[in-house]
Amino acid sequence: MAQGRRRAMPSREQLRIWRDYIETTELLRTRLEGRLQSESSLSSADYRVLLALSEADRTTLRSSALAERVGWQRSRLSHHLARMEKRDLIRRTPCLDDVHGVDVHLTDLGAESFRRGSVPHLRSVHELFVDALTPEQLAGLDAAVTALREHLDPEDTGLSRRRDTGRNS
Amino acid sequence: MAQGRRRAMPSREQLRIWRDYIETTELLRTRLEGRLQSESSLSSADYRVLLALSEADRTTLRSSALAERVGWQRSRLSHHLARMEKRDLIRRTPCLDDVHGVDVHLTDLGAESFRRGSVPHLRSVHELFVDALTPEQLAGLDAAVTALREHLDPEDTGLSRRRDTGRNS
DNA sequence: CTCCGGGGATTGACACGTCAACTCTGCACG
DNA sequence: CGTGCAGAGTTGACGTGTCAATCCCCGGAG
Repeated sequence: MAQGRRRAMPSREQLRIWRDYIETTELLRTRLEGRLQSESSLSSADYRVLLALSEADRTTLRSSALAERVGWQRSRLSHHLARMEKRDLIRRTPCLDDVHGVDVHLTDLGAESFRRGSVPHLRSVHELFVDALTPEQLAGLDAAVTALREHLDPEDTGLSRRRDTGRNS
Repeated sequence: MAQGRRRAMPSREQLRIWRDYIETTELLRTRLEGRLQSESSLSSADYRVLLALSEADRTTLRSSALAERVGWQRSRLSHHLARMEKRDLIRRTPCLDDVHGVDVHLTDLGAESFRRGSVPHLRSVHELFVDALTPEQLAGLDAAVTALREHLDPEDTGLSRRRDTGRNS
């Protein structure tokens, strides 16, 4: 590209795409969130936690392991678990084999909520996201997102970016 | 698409793209936000408000007009304006020609903050977004986002999405 | 004149995240 | 022995957003 050393500004058109991108993504996110909420009274944060616990051995994880999986700050997890515990979706118990450390268990209510929410949620992803795009558009999006991610990663200090190992949304 | 009438679930690959898309976008958003914050002590919400006011006649807008422009719920705007007023970025005065209604003015500090934040912010958009993508990737992203937006719009009840006064879609 | 409805804006309760400070306990080192 | 630091979690203060209730003042019936 012919940009000199001077740090460049986005063109009008680039800015338009940027805004559309951000706003549309935001809208999509809140739509999904709303559906999940009304179908199962779960936020997407709740969902992530319940998903991780559902897949865990004996539906229990060490708090730190859970933080790993969902890619959150410990503090955020702690706050969120406190709220979820109040709603009886999970329970925390001191961890036996490690004096520090807390075991987070899925409760029956938590398991049930997750079960009820899961399928509709995945269907919503299909309806609102997959259905909207042709295969070419999906591939194009993937390519762009991958490029963005790679551009971002070197500078990566902050957020999630989990070493992906499998599963669900 | 060859999906039958049954409501479909996303495939593993589609889900992977979905997750990457959402997470990367989120990461990008917080990166930008962080830069804006450190460069000018403004959140992107602040920025939007200040931008709208900067462009307004006499750097003043009726609260309702402002809500229109930034696409927020009145309640959200009210809360945010209260916080911004506390920081002396804007000021609210009762509106003369309409007994209901409040005029929101840009203060000198607000104008100054916006001026200081604006150029670096646009540069950040260029660096973190535009620079990451080839022209083809940018076009691909635009196409996908446009498709998503169009898919979403019919169902539009909730958020922003400007009611484009003339034409539809 | 009084009562009512409705638009504009504010408020309060609450959920969520972030940052920084703090607790608690085990272990290494002098 | 201490002293103290490091790891696991928690807590508090605060900014932000949502929803629902409320306030305020208008203008039009009765």
